[in-house]
Amino acid sequence: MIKELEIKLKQKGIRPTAMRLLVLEALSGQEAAVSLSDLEEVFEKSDRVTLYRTLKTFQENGLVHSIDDGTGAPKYALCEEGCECNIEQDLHVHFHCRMCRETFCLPKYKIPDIDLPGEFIPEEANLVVKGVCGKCSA
Amino acid sequence: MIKELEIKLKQKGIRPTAMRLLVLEALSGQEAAVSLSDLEEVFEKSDRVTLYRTLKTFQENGLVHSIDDGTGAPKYALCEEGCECNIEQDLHVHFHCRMCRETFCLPKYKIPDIDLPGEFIPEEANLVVKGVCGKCSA
DNA sequence: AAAAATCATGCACAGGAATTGCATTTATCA
DNA sequence: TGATAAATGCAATTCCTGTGCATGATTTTT
Repeated sequence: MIKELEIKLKQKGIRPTAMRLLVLEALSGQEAAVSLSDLEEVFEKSDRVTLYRTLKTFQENGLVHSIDDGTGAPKYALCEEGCECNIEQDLHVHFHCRMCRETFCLPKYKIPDIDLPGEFIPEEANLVVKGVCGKCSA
Repeated sequence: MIKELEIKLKQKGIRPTAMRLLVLEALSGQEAAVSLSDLEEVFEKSDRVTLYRTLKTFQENGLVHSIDDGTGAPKYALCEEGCECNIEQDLHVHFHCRMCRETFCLPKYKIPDIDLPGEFIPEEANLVVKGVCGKCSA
């Protein structure tokens, strides 16, 4: 259980400290993307900055990707198998629910290619659809 | 000149005060979207909060739309003729240059329709492409 | 196994930005 | 003109990212 998470970290070249295992475990149990503040509530005992740096480390090593859903605070979600979130073509769509304020990854929905005018050289893209999710519209 | 701006405000149901005329004039002369801080530099004498509320008023009355380009601060741009930025179908793409940090509206480029799973009810969408603009790549 | 070096963590604090409350001024309307 | 409503400016709050530095833990080297 914990062992699996430890392996996951090592595979990405991240030293498996207690803190990191806990954060990874918390992220694994989440369906929606979480913000730093969300995490802070889960780990009341820990320092905000440590969580901040933990997420940063995860991100730099391709374990999570961050989503800017327009709420002001970036959110983080575990990368799935084959989530090449650094490569332009593989960026997926995110959905932000205005009711529960949660943000979901839709890894199966890729951002369509936009054929921009020549003077614009694209490198990455971010598409957030906002609306109401299934739980909130029921 | 100023008269035109005044009419524009009145058409949208916004009382044409001096401040608002100045802000509208400043926005009209901009090719790229501007942030609150950008505006603040132009109007050094004025208060940040007033500018903030002016933009908010403009936005509520459909005179400008805001873009979240991921820089942390929302940017604002004048709506063009027929810019139905409240209506899902008409949302256009924005381009953010990582060199000059400017954000451009691409009104001719609409966000493609994403056929989401049924449980997600879309209401709006935001697509920001990041890269390098023509001026910076030359 | 001990010393040295590197890395992780926690605390304090700086800085930027959105946002609100309230008092004052300005404009509208009866 | 007097009453009412709206706009503005100032002060202050809150929230968040990010940095500096000291301490503790872990890895590496000798």
